[in-house]
Amino acid sequence: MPVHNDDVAGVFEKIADLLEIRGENPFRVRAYRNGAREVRGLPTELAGLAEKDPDLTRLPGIGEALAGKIREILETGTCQTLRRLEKQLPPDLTELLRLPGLGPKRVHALHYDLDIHTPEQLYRAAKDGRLRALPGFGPKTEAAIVSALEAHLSTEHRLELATAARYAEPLVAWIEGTDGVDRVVVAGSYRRGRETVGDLDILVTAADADAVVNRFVAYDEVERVQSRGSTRSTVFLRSGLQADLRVVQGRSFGAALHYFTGSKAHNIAIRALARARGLKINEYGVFEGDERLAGETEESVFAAVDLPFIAPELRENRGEIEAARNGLLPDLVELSDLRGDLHCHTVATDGHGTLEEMALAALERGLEYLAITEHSKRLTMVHGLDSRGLLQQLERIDKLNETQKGLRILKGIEVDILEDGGLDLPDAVLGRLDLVVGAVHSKFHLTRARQTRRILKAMDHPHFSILAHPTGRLIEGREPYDVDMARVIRHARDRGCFLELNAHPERLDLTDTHCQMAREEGVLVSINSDAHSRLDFADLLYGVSQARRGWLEAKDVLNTRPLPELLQLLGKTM
DNA sequence: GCCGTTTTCGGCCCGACTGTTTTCAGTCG
Repeated sequence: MPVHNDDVAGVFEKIADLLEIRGENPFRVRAYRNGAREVRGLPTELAGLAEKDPDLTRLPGIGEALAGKIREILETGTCQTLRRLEKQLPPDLTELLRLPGLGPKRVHALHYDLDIHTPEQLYRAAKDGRLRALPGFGPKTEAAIVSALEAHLSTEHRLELATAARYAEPLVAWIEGTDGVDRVVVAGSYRRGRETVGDLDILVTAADADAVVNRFVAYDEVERVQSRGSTRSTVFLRSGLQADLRVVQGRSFGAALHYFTGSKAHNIAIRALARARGLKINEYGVFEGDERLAGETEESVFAAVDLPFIAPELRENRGEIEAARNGLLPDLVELSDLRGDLHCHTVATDGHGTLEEMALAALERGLEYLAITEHSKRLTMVHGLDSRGLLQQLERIDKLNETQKGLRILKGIEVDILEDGGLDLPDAVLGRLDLVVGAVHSKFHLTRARQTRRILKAMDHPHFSILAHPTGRLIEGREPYDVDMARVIRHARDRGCFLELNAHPERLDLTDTHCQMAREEGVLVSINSDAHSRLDFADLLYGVSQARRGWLEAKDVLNTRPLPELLQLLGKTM
């Protein structure tokens, strides 16, 4: 059983939880959490990394002790430290930490004073009124625990970024309707463009904070007010989504925006830099003693620690601070850099727009080229095209290209990659296309070796251009198939073909770390909408967000190229 | 447990809100 980075991170997180409940040194706890985060964010599997470069202490946040444990976990799947802790404390105790209002201290008390270590035991104790006997527990805490357990609030739920946007935008508009409001910004992981969002962090500048808080809690969709102070408030919307509001004065906007955008790890690193300079950063500004030095803009906060502005998508403490210090920050790709879209469908298969409608929608978005890439015949349920159907469509495209000005329709296909790595249409037909997008739509559960071999073989095909949604994952829906992405990316480099970053909010496949790997190998990424209707081109925005999180510049993206250069890269000519 | 523009030892981000307290610990972001 291969050990993946997530497994290693999971062990570290468990150790951190158990140490925390035991009341151990909080900085030791943090060290394990930092280690877990570092490992989870690595672009390559530790197993391979450990072979190539045995000195794992080169990784930030990994010292001798954690490096040793990583090796132990890679070999055995667990480590002695965790086993020892699990002998001293019931391992399921950590589940209680997920409940709102329960932190390490209270879980410690529950375990040692009442011998409670499962949610079920906790529920019974709360119902029996035994909790309020503990110091620090009162009737409100007891009631909160009962309702949390009854509402199953313990299961963390994150929304896709695009879904979160549908809740955030009307709420922002509502807050903007308060008298005297200046700025309203959604910060947090939403602003960092993460693929999923756990809650909405809304930052407001206004002279009268009370008025903003009052209006916030009065929002139509607020189901429950969790907390409400003079400058901040937390509510739960009917959808279950948590929204946090924070109101500051205009002169603190930049400092507050930086603070509420996070990530937590990035903030801690920035504040440590400030400390080293004898400064203090909080959400109100940058201070030297009582003197306020900066804070009105984010730029001023970064400048206080001698750094240029760092884009929100990069703020994960994954090397962006060092890159900023050395003048090596990427000039991130923007939506307006995209000149075309190389993956979309029409009514000919499972799309909802005609060829003409999709072309018009692309033109209206300012695109210069659009590839029509229908499914191939193996996907019978969506009426995938056979050779004849495809050739008929090519004629229609030729005709449209004669009349349509300002947009070139490219002839493509989203051809199925068969189990043996072959493609689902004959060479003779594929050779007549401008590009061939290959995709896996079946046999997701092959072994890693077979799945990897299948995809590499497909890429060897002379007409292969782009690998669509390379891992097949659906966010919150389907795990990626087991494939060696490092090899796939290197193979794309060797074969001169490309990887798709599918912009559908449910896919966003490539991940940010895979984008970074592609960039490092010099493999161009194509940000494609996979549009099935004219409205879906709007998803390109989410693809660009993901690309930015993966440090991609316009030059790293295939479809930022002008048409002649694109055709050249695809091995075609005008 | 990690790390070095304060250091191989002694630090490690910072503040708001709640609930249970009579001045503050715990949790959260």
